[in-house]
Amino acid sequence: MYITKKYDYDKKDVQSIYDYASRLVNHTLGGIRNMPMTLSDSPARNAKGKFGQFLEKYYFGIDNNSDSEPDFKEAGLELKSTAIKELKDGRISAKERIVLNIINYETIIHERWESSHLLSKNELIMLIMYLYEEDKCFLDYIVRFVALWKIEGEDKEIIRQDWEYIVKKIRAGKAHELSEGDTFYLGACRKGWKEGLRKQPNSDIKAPQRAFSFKTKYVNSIIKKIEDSENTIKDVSELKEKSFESIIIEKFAPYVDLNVEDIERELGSHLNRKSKSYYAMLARRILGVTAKKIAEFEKADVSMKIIRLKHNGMPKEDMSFPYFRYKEISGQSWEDSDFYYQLEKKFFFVVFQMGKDEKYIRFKKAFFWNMPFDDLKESKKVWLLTKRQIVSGNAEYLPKKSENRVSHVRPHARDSSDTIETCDGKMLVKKCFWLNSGYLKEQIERN
DNA sequence: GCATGATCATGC
DNA sequence: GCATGATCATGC
Repeated sequence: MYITKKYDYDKKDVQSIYDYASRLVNHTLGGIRNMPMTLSDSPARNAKGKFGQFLEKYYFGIDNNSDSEPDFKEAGLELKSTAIKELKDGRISAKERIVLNIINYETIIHERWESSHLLSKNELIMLIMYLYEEDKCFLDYIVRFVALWKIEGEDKEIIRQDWEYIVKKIRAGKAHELSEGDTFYLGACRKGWKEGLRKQPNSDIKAPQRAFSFKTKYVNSIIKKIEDSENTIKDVSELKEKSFESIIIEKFAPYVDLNVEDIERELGSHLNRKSKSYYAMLARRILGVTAKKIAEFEKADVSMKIIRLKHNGMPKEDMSFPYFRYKEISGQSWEDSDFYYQLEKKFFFVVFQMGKDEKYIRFKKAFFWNMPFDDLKESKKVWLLTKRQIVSGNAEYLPKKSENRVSHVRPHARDSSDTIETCDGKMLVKKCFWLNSGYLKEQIERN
């Protein structure tokens, strides 16, 4: 999918800049439509900082500068792009430190922390983190995170102390003795090699040029926090007064009866409508989650399910579960079966209503749901029948939708050749249990 | 390469 | 229009 560069954002407004930047997530610079590329900009080599320059100039339409003011000065926002890499175990880590402004030895000794250059330029940063891959052109790096980062709280205190330490050393005429090991989060890293040495106050010894930076380990902690915030439901802080359930439900309340376009507009999101996971993504966005999983639901073992109702109120589809293994079921009892475990869980149903024109879809309601005891007993019947058929070598003939009010069995495979062995050694297409659409309809109407 | 959630296709 | 079989899309 392409995204389009239109500069349709307000340079004075942090939220607007952030929304515009967010469109980059999961995209590459090369994949942006309307990106002008003149010969001189064409990426013959991956010169350092090329990604950042290109991003600023062509995506945001701001000139490269080395001002002491933030890139978006009216918004007080500094733009920083930085490389991250994927480790072998799948975790993400910073490729290198994030370099902030150059330290001017002559003037910094007169600064105070509160009004320092460092803070006024970098207090609020918009981080664009792209996945670095060796041998790839920078135009093909995939943007993984776009996040606002503010120097605040405990971090700010540690950074202040680091800053004071560095400045104290410079005041003492020891700029040439600065070392990254001196400090914790904020480092004074070497910057430039050929630029040579700079004069420093209170000493005749020349010192290598240095810049403030967020040290690599600190960048890693930033990444960790961004990852946590992406899969965590926003503002669950009122938990003391309200139940978890009601907080979640309230998140959805403003969107009742809104069609999905309007919901997206209000959320400021641009999801791919064609994706099969569109509605699940939309539901997560409503909760303020951009990651694939919702941390709170994972912990509480809640299973979120999307249901789309046809115009007549009938779910468009039955609800599937993971496929089962014939041989495994034959040796299990209902109580230790996967199906029982799945049905015992708490569900979170997010229901959308299709209009007569099926393109018109609005959010109807969301609710937590447990399968009622009597229906669990029905499911047990289906499961027992399934087991009996499998054990007796009739795995082809499992309970059909018409045979039970609650659930049935039917194929769930990649295609008809995606098979698995039955008890009598035959290969049969993978199947799973399904909840009947008619049963789901009842449950939705009841809640 | 496969599991999983979700959806499509077709015949009655 | 539904039941049933078949398949897609995504992420790990």
